Amino acid sequence: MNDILGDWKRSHYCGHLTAADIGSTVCMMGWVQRRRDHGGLIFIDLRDREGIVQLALDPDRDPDAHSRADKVRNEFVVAIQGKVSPRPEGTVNPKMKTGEVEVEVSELRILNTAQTPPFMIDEYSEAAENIRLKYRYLDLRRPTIQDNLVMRHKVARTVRRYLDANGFLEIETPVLTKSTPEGARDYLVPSRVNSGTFYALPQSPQLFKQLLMVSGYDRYFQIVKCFRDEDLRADRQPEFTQIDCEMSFVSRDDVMTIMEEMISTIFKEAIDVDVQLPMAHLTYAEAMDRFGVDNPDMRFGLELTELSDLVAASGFKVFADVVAKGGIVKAINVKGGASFSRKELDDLTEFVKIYGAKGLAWVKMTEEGWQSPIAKFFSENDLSAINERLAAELGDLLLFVADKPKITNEALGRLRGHLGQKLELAQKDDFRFVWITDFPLLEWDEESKRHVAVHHPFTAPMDEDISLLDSDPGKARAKAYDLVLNGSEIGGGSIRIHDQSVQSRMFKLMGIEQEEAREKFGFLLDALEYGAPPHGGIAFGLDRLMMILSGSDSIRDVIAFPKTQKATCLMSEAPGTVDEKQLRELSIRLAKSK
RNA sequence: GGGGCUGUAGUAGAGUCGGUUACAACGCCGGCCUGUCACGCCGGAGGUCGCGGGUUCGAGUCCCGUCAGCCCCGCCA
Repeated sequence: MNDILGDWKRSHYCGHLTAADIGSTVCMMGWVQRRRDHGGLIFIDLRDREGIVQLALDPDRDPDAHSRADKVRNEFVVAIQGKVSPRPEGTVNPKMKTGEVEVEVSELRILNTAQTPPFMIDEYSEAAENIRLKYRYLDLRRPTIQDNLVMRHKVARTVRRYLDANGFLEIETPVLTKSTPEGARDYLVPSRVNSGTFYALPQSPQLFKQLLMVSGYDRYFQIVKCFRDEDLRADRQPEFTQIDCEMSFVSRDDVMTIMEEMISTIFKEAIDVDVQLPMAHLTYAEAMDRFGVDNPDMRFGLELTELSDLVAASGFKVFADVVAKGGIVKAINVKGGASFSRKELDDLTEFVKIYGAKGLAWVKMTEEGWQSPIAKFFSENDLSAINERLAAELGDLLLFVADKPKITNEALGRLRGHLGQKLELAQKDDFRFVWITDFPLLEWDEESKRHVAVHHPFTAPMDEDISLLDSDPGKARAKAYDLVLNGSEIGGGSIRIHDQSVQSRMFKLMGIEQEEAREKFGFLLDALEYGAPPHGGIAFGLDRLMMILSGSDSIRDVIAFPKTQKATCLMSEAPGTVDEKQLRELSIRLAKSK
């Protein structure tokens, strides 16, 4: 039988006791981190959310409390009363925040017992993630995850304060909403009242926040769950949180300026880092040219250099043919990389193949010049021209990819990121922001043989490119912007289309028939005809932002109850089956499984 | 849909060329210990080697399949 809490009231958190509390009588509650039984004296480390403090139980002083402490085990929930004392000379523990003091316990109540947990609740034990996820409520007791969630709270608080101070209103939008074409696969919720129909969970509150602008709310924000039924990654969960914002009567620069200040405030308040403003800008075209990707990690160089013109007429047929067929040849110069082993080079080759490259050509800069399987195909003139453009020096490693532009850029761009990690060119506490702007508006999709929106279908074209919508839509650029931090896209947004006729043209360009557009987006098209102001906004991925702020490698470490890669919850065992009765009410019959 | 890594007491690991009763650590249980703090010392319990099949006189070990977790490609406006 457990002891009752009675009328005891907590006076202090464990982690808050300091030398200033010496002499005072305190009441504390928490979990037993550890018990050290010295035969006579018993020490208990008592833990709560704020930290750990040592309890001392002396059999001579308080025999009753001491005998109760004898029964205590790890993770028992106890309440104590006692006096804060300085630790005897020589027993101060400088490793603990509360290490100068201890509590001489006069009374101890065991509020609840606990089974031996499957893993130790401390920063040392390394349980496998499936065990941690199954017992997530225990894993969440560990300090590293607690720190992450506390920081997440502080970031959310900073966001609310900042946006409130800047005139944004927090307004909720529906979670049960309507499936729309384009974008990710929807999570669907069957409607009982309207048999045979389905709600969709929002991939983002995009349409609703635009409607709020039409309604004149001027500045909106929400910290909101979004749902996308796609496969997971280390930085991707099926339900994730966005900091979602929208503003009326603004330009791209207005949005970027106010948002980079918000990010800077977050970094200052969460981790005390000063972010230099204004942040760097790159056009999409420049990012692709120099880094091969639209989310470049700006913490290191290793930029891509195009060599197509130099190798087009060279004796190396592989390169020349690629250029002749409209492809490109690019290279990166890995300073000091000539020491790479054959195995390492083979691994790099395997790496670029993941992204569709057929191979990776390499050159080691040695005393004798080019050491490379492809050296023999190039004339002295070719070699020196390439060397000069790549600024190749003794000891460097040159890596080449030749393919269609898309593949060359992605393969080398990803290789660049990979090498940055491998060579430790990027530090976790170095934060390099860059806005990527001037994205293409549309992209040709081979599969469906039509244009699809690069950002989303409501993104406005750049004013000077509007005429391109008729002549060469693939060339039109969008008033879109992404914020990239250390190679991770942490936010993206755009100025939206507020003109119904432009919106209709966009749908048409994307092969969405008028009838379909009316059915799917009719309410938006209608709203645009009732005095829609120019507006635009942005959404930040809070989870990804938290990963970077906390230095976590996995998105699961910044989410209290995350899902596995197969989108299941090992703790609740969701998703699960439901009763036949529930299915009947929803007019749903399951297809026979194979 | 595809590629890769991992799976052995509660936990995280070792386990050789296929060979006796599957090791030691942490944790757990018991005992001792009045200044420890990831306490210490002594003793003890604890195993469906993920699961199924196959090869073999014999499988944790080799082969096939399968399940789960993780990383990646595709996918993610």
